[in-house]
Amino acid sequence: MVLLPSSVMSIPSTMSVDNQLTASWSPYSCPDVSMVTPGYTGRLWSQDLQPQYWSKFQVWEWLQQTLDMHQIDATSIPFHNFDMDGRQLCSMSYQDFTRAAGSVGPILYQSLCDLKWNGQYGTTEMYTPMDIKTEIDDLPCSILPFKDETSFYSTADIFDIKPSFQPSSLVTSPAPPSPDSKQPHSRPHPVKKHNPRGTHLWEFIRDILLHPERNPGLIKWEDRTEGVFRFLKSEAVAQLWGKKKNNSSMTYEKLSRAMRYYYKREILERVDGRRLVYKFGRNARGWRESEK
DNA sequence: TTGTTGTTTCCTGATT
DNA sequence: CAATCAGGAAACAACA
Repeated sequence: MVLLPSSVMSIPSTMSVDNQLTASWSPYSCPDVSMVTPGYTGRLWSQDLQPQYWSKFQVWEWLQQTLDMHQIDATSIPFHNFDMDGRQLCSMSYQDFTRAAGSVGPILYQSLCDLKWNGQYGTTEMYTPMDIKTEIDDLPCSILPFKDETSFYSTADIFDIKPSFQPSSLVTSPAPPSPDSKQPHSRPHPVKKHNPRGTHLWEFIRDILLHPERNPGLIKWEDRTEGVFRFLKSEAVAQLWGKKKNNSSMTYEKLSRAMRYYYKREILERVDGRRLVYKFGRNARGWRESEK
């Protein structure tokens, strides 16, 4: 069991991870949060805005985040069925959701209900307020690098919102299968999840790459389109990962072992000859600039 | 309760 | 020489 009573959560003032981290790269302590994605608040939308008032963009954000939290492939649902603002979204019935997103519909419906009534996610897979709090409390300022680790990235980075997006007539359309139609029509595919604490290592890495402004200088793209990236501060990344997992003894050595296990699963591809360089594989989702 | 998954930890040896 | 890379093996915690 991870030994993390509250004392450990808010890392004691010894030589903590924070100290090491802040010592290793200064921008960490106070990046310019306001510069995050224009038109984006820089904060988690679900916290400060009722779904009813979401813009289309925020609806998309919610959609992506919810799918991600449930480990559902983004291609599983026709996004164009959700080309609407929050008001329209909230007017959808359970059946509407099912029509629009098939077997994923109920999940989305439930998620939205939670948001409507609680103002935030209430399902067990979501992070708890406790999680957020500790992250916040630990940090030098409120940059919340991993507030919602599962998918706290601007969706614009993940699926590029193209204007080619059909001005849809809401959810009445029969929800055609996604282009690569990997989703069986009739059978509600079981929602796979096993995502303790919200994020896997590769997602954590991915999110650092997608949001360099939050954790500058840790990892950088070598080839953005190919998904090749390089660790700039390997130990700092390891410390950050360890911090997220409440494991102060995490090292790059150990982190890299976990990374190597990804080769077999094709979440990463081997890049030989180059130290600290990895490449996303076919089973890694969400890193492309234009993810379908 | 048991099996699986995704690491974490440790280790030996090779490579840069 | 130190830092990485490669994997095998075993331990572990969270889940299903």
